[in-house]
Amino acid sequence: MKRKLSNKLVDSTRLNNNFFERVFEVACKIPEGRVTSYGAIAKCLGSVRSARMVGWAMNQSHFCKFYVPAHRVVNRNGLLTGKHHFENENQMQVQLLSEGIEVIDDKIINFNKYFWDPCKELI
DNA sequence: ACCATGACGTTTC
DNA sequence: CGAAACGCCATGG
Repeated sequence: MKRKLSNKLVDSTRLNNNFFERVFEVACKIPEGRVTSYGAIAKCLGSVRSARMVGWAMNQSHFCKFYVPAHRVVNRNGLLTGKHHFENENQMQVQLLSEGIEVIDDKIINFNKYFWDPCKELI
């Protein structure tokens, strides 16, 4: 993400900074072996309809100072739609598998069982 | 400044 | 019940 904000973007900055940082913050709190969805995070942050931005935030999460477990965030169907954005396509699946999550055909089996709702469980 | 494009999700048809 | 439309909003051309 462009931390350096041009004068014009001040408007979107307000939301941008807060939103992105909070997304990272929440994502970091996802327990090992659990997963959540973009929409759930967006909902948790108050902007229910900004799931897309959560995805965008994840896209930029590689530039974040601290580590963000982006592989634990999938779409609402438990599909690993973001795997192409990792260095290695298999990395996402491999990491999930190593945490005990079953993944077949880029899809998480028993998604509900592993689902972690930020709102409910984050307090 | 306008248009297209997303790691999405809900609603409508 | 599947497909399409639409809302969202940062970014790049």
